[in-house]
Amino acid sequence: MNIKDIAEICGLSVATISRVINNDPRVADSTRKKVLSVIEKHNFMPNITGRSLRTQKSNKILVLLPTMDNQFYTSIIEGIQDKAEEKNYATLVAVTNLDQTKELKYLDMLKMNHVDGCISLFNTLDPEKINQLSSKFPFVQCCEKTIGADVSNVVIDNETAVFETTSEFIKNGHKTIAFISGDYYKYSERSREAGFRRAHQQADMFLDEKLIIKHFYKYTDGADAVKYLMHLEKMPTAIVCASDSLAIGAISELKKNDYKVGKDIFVIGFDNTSITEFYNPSISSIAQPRYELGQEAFNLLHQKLINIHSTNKKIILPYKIIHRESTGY
Amino acid sequence: MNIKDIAEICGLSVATISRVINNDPRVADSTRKKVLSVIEKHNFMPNITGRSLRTQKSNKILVLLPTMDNQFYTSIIEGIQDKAEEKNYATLVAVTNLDQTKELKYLDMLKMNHVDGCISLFNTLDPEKINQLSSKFPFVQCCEKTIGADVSNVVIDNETAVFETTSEFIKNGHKTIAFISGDYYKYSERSREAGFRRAHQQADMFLDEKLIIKHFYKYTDGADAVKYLMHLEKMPTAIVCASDSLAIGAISELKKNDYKVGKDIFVIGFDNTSITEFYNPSISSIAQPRYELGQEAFNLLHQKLINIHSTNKKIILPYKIIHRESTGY
DNA sequence: ATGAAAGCGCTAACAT
DNA sequence: ATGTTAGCGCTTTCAT
Repeated sequence: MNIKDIAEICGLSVATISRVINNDPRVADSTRKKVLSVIEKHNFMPNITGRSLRTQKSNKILVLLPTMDNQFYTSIIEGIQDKAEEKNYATLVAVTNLDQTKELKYLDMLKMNHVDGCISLFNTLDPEKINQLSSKFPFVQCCEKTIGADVSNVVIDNETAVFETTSEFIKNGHKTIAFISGDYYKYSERSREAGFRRAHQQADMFLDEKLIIKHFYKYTDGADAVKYLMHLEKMPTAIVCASDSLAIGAISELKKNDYKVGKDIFVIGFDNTSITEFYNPSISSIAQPRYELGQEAFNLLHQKLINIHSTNKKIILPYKIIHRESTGY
Repeated sequence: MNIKDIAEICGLSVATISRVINNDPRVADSTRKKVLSVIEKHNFMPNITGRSLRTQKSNKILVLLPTMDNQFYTSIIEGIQDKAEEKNYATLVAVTNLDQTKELKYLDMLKMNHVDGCISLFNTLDPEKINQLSSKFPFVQCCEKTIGADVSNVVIDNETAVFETTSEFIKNGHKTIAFISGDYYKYSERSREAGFRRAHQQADMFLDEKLIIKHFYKYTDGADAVKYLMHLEKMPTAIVCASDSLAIGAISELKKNDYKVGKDIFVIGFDNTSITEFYNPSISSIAQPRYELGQEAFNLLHQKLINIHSTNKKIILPYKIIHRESTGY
């Protein structure tokens, strides 16, 4: 059942049917009614592939997601999807699992016009590739940006977030503070580490490099980091974690070793995922405005969708430090 | 830059270029080499929309995901994706957020041949619609199936899993056992509840209906359930939860009220997500073979991809009850 | 207001 | 081994 069949049934040309489908006003009301009833009766749906081939548009966007294994992304994607829906775009998610081959394969969908645009929540492409891609195709970055690339993006000020958090700890008398992070999402990790270092510099406080531990974001990585820290000469009294999962792993291990988290030692996570309130102790965390990040990302993309040559915008949204039991509240 | 341009540059017909692209052996080696070098040089990529329109195939499959807000789905999708990749299919994920309008919109992609097949991790369509859809398009269900529909699917034996778990509790002397569940994923929830009831029947144990609490799967739902249970005349000594999130919410609330979980009261979750090992106490859980569920789902889909009229298969994979501190281990 | 026809980029049947 | 050509389903320009 295609547009031609409908045309035959109606005794009209395909052009007229197409006009009806696309709400073209140049169709007689009576004709429109008849066509619509036939379409209805036969459950006809225009073939989107044919349409895409002709219009060079798909009305779909692609979200490049590094991993499903993180609650953090949930509301970002909701934000994207809600805004996209407003503009009549369907949102498709591709999970890359930090595998560049997969990234490239999915980005081909963009290059081949199978989707009209792409929002990357993380990718491993180098700046030149990113610049090249985004100059030709609507492409924006959200939360993670490529350092050195000139692309529309929306992030929070990761550096200042950790600077402020660490400075707070220092002000409250902590002399030995650890920083646990992954070693993959270059932009956010480096910014956060930089904030951690700057807080020490500004306070004229010596920073032992052993206190900076970088692996990955599994619970075990947080636990392993604590095991390592416990072997140091001076056990830290505060730990800044680059994710809530690391904080959970760390706290879990600390409790096993009878540390009183929130008393003997303070721990803060990152992203303020919902588990933080239900862990024991409840976990302090640096919150990102996830839903808004998603919304803004789509807004940026939409500008590129309308005009690929529109200027690249960089948006910074506010973060929020939320204290709970794990930092003594 | 399209196939025609390449043909012109090479001084060949588009047919020959197409043959090279598709590894058709009927091309002279020298010609193939020349064409490949030109393709390489110009970074040519065949337009997949044109190809799809012609072949009526997209080499893409769609995964219908009810929510991103659940670690449970992570490895299922990995399983799907890995198997799909083997067969040269790209995997796209669509998040429906339990919204039927969205489900239908994404399923249109299937009907319009924009994807070749679909694996549903949950949907709200009624049996007739599902039967109709799956008779025409490759469509299988994974983890959640539609009761009354005849579609290929792969699940675990939810009924027996909870029956066995509950029976264990009863055997160990528990007289008052609660069951906390959501009230949305009809198939799994009803099966689990049925298993809970059957365990009572088989043990000739009275079951107070107040002990069955059904809301949703947020942490708060687990906490709320416990608040309610604490008001009952007889506080249960064991709680079977239909998800790990409910177990976490429940345990969190129990601890707030000074219950010793794993001693005063036993709690078991469902799905064995990774947090269970890092919560305090560690949480017992009923494990589903998530990665294998995903793999089998794709296998089932692939049979339909090859032959839409192949018989519908129903696969049941084994579950595993894993005891940790929350049930006294 | 409606129709005819071209063409989006590709593949495949048929021809040479 | 290579080319010619039709056509996948649709939109849109140009005619009527």
